[in-house]
Amino acid sequence: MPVPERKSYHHRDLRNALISAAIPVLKEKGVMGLGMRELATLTGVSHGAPYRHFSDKTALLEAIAAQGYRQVSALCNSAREKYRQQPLQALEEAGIGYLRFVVDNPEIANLMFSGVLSPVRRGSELGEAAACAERDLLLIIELGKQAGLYAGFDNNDLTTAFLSMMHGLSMLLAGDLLPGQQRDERSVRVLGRTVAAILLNGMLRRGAGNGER
Amino acid sequence: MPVPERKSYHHRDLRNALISAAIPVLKEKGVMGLGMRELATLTGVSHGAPYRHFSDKTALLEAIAAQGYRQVSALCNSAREKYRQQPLQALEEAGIGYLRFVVDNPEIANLMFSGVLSPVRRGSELGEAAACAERDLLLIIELGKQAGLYAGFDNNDLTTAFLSMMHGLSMLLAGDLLPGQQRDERSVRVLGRTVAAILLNGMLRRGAGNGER
DNA sequence: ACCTGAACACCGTTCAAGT
DNA sequence: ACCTGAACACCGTTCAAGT
Repeated sequence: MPVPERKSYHHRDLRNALISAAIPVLKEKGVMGLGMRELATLTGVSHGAPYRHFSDKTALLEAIAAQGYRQVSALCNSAREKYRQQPLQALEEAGIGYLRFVVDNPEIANLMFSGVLSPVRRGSELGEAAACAERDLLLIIELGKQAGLYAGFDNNDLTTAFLSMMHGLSMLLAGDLLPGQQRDERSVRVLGRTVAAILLNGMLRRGAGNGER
Repeated sequence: MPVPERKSYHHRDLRNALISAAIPVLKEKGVMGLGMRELATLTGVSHGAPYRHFSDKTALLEAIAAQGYRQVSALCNSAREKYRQQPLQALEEAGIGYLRFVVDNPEIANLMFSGVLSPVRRGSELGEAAACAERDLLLIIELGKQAGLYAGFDNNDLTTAFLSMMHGLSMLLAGDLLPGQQRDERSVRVLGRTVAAILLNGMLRRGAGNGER
């Protein structure tokens, strides 16, 4: 009923308005609960209007996911520039930033990573944004690599390990799948640091008999 | 058109038939592409029939997710019994099994972990199955704990670290987000082992100056 | 160039009626 | 007890027509 801000004339900056309107709906009702028509009325246009800006409901979701990837890019780059001479700090800053982004925006993270959106097509806005975020993430790990920080594992594997750990922790936290784990800012930061320290130092007691190099 | 196996009489073991029919559709068209009516015709009943067995589309999805959790439970328990005296092997077996399950069934994993299904209500079939899988997973880590295998970190944190790493790697692999990474059985197993070894031994060069305990 | 509103095909879900 | 089929409200999407 309370159609918000109904500017009486015919056009505006829809597209962005649609994306902005979609995000809270996404958080409240999830992907399956979000409707194109609802979004149209929320932004005060008719139900046909969104299709001038998004060819598809999927296209809208992709635009939201792309925006998420760009946030991850930004957070990586700011961490890298802030701690250009301290690769370990940069890694921590980016890792915690990633963690917080996912925990604070579980539905968007879900859109980005869950495969609801078809295999990321090269060249699309989504594909570009995802590739870019990936690259910016890797740049941070390169920093430590160049500083000769890491052990004698393959560099790609080290990257995969770090990424897997942070991504996994983020998703588990976001989905509330770690029972009894708080999710306020401080708890998340502490847990992130702790788990990262385990990865950096190793889980095994020194001298335990395992045959890995 | 080719309505399969239309047994002419009025009832059968729907519910299981519906779940079985849903899984391939899920793999082909994703959650958003799966329809109740389609499932009904695929199993040869009218579109109203499924609602005698599932109150909701969500209920159907929950049943599928619950089945996934039970598979994870089973795989954990079999690993634990197979390597009761070798906690490290048990951990590896379960980890790789988890990895393979997620990579082979990305849509089901998605249902289980993505939060599309509302916060797991205690007492529901889904809630039971999820809690059970969680418990069975933890039992394996307990094995190593009791063998005094691990370093001086908090045990809960070690568990979280291992879980996060395996979950993250699984989801990244399943979503094809590790560029240039093969996903055949052998590659997945090798990558899983490698990454687990990094977690067990630590990422950092020994003696790198970091202040963690 | 962008938006409206009617129209279409198709959902999920319900429910009286059948067997 | 389980299934059918009509019915309802509501989707996503299209498109001629308006401004």
